[in-house]
Amino acid sequence: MALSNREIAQIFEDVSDMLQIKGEIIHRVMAYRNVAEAIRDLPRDLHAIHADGQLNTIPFVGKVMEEKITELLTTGKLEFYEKLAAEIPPGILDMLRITGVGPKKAMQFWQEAGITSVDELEAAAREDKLSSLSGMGAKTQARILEGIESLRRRAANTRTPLGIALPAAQSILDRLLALPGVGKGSIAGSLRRGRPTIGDVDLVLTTNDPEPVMKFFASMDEVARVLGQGTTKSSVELHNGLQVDLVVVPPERWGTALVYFGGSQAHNIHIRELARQRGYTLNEHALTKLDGSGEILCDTEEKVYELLGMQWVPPEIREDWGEIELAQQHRIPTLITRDDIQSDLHMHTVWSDGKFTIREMAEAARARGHKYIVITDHSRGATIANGLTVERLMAQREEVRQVDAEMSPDFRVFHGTEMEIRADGTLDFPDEVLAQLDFVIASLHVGLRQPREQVTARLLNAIRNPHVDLIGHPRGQLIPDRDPADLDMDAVFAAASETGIALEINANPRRLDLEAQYARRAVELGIPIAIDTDAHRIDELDLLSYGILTARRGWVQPHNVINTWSVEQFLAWSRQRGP
DNA sequence: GCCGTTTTCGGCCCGACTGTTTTCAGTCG
Repeated sequence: MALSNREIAQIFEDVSDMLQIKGEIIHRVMAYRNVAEAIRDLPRDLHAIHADGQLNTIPFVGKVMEEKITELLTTGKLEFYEKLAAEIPPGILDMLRITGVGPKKAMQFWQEAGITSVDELEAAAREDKLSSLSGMGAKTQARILEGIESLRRRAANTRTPLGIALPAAQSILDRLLALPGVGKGSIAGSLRRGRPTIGDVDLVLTTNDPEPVMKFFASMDEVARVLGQGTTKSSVELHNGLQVDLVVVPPERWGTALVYFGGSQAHNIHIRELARQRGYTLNEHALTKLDGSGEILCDTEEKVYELLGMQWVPPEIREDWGEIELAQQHRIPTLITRDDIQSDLHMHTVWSDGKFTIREMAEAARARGHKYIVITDHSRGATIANGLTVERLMAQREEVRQVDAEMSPDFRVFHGTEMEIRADGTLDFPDEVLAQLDFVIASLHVGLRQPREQVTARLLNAIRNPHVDLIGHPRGQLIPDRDPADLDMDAVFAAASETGIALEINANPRRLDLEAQYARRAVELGIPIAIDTDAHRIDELDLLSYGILTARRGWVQPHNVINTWSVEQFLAWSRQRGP
């Protein structure tokens, strides 16, 4: 079976790690890591690119990398990788995933203590064998144990991030929908509900002739193995490890099937109780009368809910978090949609670590239907991201004003910043600088592992600065690699509520921060929400849909969201926020 | 190892934080 892009990317990633452990110069290490990243981001299959003779158009792919990719594509193997793998025990690479353990420590554990796996490392730490190694002490040993525990939590969680699963699922669904005889189709399950991570992909289709559909499904290129294949349900595992379940029903049973496989389990259990109270049993096939007088078929979800005496419930809020009671009263709130959005208030340009100019980002945002944007490059403290000094910030303002003048009045470009909340709690720009900006985001990027009191105090300090309009990705999580900061969210919400500052739903699927449950809490407290992409490239402006999904899961309505406001409303709000 | 270009080789985001080592190495972002 041909290797997938993801598998090939992983091989380059592993080569990079192994070279680094061996002490190879960092730039050669980075060359392999860059290629791995580039391959992961590819919108096309490597085999197709190779067939077109276009491998060398991929970023960071030169002569050597082209040869190695070709070797993998044609033979399924890479000799260079095999040689390294024979030299370095695989458990050494696993150790790199422990926070606080890098290539040097991993090598040291191996060479000086004979440790070749995370398990052995954990045992050694528990037996106090690490603290005596040169350059280490009790604190390092304790830190490593903590890191291992965190790693285990993450490893136990084998769920797939939304941002990976959704495009993969959509691609499969599109191909299934193109088959003859197929009517409707939808992503179902936790993916349809927009959960930040998902266990597996559920797809539901209608057709009266399932057999060719199931055959096609099981023989798709990305299928690694078929876990089961029947006439109504099939299940496969893809090369990237993702499990995909397909359910096929006749068109007249579409509504019940979609509700059933849409979940959540808690929601389904609750509405099945309601069905019982009304004299039915509810399953994926139909509502069946308990008195044995037959089935009622539902070809739409609306019909299912109607028969249960309820309003249709948007899938994103089917969690049994109170939506069923509201639906019975026909009082489900009108959730925000993509069409409500007027603007994107958080994006980066070549001035810091973005890839496109102010003008290019502005035009791309306009092409996506936005009416205004704010340019919010990093501040000076984010040195790694080429953060702006005060001088560069002032110079940037000239360019923003220029582009704004050229594009207004139908489209407006405003000048802002994504300012570092420094590790010591101070802000990266003084108030007199902030006062000159149209919009100020403050974000935590460093010191995310500080104790709760300390990291919370830093965030509160930013919230209480009247020049700050928005807290960017408040909790600082990275899905699935990094847990959120240990923030006292009650204190954060209280301060936000008091000051009128806005909190962000960062739409990047790696962040989705605030997550739904926090967004809902913010909305309940009357705290304004901003849904932003934090785009560093033009195509990332399209990540907005993930933010919308997350907001809907958080019961966010259009009026809660700054980005739905007109330019005039937005400006009025941000001006009255200043001191 | 790639890239850009001074077309042949130097530069490649580099400062903060931590812990331990008293002057810095390792890790992280």
